[in-house]
Amino acid sequence: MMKREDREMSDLQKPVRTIADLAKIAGVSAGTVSRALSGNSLVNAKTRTKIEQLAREHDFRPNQMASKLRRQKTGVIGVIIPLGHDRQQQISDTFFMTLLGHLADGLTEKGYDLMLRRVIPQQDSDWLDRFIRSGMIDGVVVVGQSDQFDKIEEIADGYLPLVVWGNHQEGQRHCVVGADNRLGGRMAAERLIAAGANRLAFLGDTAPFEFAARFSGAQDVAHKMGATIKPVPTHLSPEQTSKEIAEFLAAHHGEIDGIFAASDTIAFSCLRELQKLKIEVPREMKLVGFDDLPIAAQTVPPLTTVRQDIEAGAHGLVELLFRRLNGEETESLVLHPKLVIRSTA
Amino acid sequence: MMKREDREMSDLQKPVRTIADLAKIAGVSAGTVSRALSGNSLVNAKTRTKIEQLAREHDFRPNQMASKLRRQKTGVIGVIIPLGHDRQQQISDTFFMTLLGHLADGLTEKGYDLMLRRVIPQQDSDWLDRFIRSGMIDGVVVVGQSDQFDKIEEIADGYLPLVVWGNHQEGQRHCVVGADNRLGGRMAAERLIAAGANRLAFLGDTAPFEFAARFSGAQDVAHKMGATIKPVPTHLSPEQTSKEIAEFLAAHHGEIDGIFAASDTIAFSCLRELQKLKIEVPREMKLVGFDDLPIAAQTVPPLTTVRQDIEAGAHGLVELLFRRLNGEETESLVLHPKLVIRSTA
DNA sequence: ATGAAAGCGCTAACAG
DNA sequence: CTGTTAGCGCTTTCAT
Repeated sequence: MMKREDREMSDLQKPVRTIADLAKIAGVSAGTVSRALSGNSLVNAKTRTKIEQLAREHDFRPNQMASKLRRQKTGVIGVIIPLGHDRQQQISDTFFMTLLGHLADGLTEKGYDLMLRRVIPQQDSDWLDRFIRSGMIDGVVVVGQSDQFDKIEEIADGYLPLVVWGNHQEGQRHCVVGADNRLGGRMAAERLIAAGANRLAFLGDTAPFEFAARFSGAQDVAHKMGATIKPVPTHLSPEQTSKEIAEFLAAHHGEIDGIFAASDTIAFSCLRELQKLKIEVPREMKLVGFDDLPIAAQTVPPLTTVRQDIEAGAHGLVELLFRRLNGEETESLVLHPKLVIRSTA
Repeated sequence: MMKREDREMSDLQKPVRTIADLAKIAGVSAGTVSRALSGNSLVNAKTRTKIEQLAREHDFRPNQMASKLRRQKTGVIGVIIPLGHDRQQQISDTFFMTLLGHLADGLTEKGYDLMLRRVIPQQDSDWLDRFIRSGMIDGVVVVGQSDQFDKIEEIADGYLPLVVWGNHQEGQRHCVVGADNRLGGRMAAERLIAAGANRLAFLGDTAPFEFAARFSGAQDVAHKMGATIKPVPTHLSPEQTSKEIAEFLAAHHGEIDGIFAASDTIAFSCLRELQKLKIEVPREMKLVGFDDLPIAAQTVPPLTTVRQDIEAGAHGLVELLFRRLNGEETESLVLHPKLVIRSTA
């Protein structure tokens, strides 16, 4: 340990800001310090120890920008969220936070940092290319396709380290991770029908690709089983959605006996409106959601829903992105959704 | 405009990767290109137009890392979330997403990007300093003090561009934005008592400073008004919280007639458990939450709660941070909470 | 195992 | 208004 006087001495000296400063007081060259601090093996153990010790004493950290410039790599992954035309959240807060959390953990584990950007594609058609070519990130995760499928396809052709959370279409070129929404939609409709409903409604905007696929799957089943299904678009904020649902139910609830909500968030609003109207669930109305958010188990009655494994999805995104960073052309990852039967259908 | 053959020529040439490349084909110096592209006023209008045109044609974007290194500024603000000892979310998903969204918008508007990091202070005591001195960010927003008040105080002394979402303590040195939690706690307790309760419980972990202040405010009022209030710590995930609440209610609900939940999220769990136990709200049990999340208006019955203005908070954080980036020593901003009376108390 | 030297691509002071 | 010049701080050959 340093003696008190020594420390005072060194504290009076100008701070060690660069690798060169540290090299000087260590009596070696800048190159050696760089090697020692970056864990390069060809450094004498004693030299390394001394340098590390000195670095700690002087609380030195190498300048990342210089390092990034020189190495032509940033160690940062961009996460970008395209907000739909209503600026509405296609993805619920809880869903997104869970995904973002797992993403952050996975990237951190691999030594990468995470740069977050929200964009409104309608206001900036160059949103994806601009981010990619900002020179600040080594790779990109797009969370949610919104209505930007074509834009993403176009960019994906020329930029490998790009992965997307969203829906998979036959023959698409961008690498996507997400549940099989069509299959999930089928499961929901099958459950509603099995529970005794046959005049169904689909609650949710069908513009986002994920939702469109869910509706389409449900439609297939309905047609096949001789049931009907009517799409009821919802918009904007949760409050707005609630209002729209309330209006729909007030006007048409006698005509339907089963509801497939495009997301659990929508299902929650729906459940409340049903309660307000004293429509009994599941006796008079069956209801199935999508996502299986943590609260789904805790509504009254508990929500029957289609589960997406968000953690597996996040891991998939990270894994695929890193394979792509290494030059590999990866396939998409389609996760199998799972019907979770509780009490609403 | 270029003729077709010329364009084909230039497309065959190697891509324009640097400002020097562009300077060469524009017939000017690199300095001029740099000035033109950065909007520096001392450039001839024609020269600027030509350079901008060329840049567009060749789809050129300056290398950010080089720019950052040279200018010694990154244009990036770090947002860091210390996760509490249970790794639990002190702040609800919805609350956090709303704050993060407004933060992202505010920073983007000012031309800054946002770097996100989640940390577990117990696993990395150097979490804040490491982030600050990473060389990748110009300023920091800490979202939630967790139990790291002292660490933040310590760092704040030597680093100006730091703002924190959290609780304000008399005489603290770090710049914080947040609701007056103590006052909010008082409001909650006053409401419960006014609604006829006098044997109260506080549901929530009192380790985070925000929650501690809420409890403390409620305690003041309870003592003053001759009521009692008993803290009931909750932990971990929503599921765990629900279980703890259920256990507490099952064992002690006869002893209390009013509940102050430390957050709306906790209040929602509580409401469900009360329903399961057929304890009528508000007749047998009064309940007040904190935050006023969008769903608070939509529970059955609608939740009485203490409102925090998250958008105002986010704007405050951004404004204060930018004043600090300009060298100003700003005061903290304490927002006035507002009691929103609905039906649970 | 280490030092010397050459940039990464950009910006800004200086000089015209 | 524009060109020249000198780095920002680090990494990495190349040479020893």
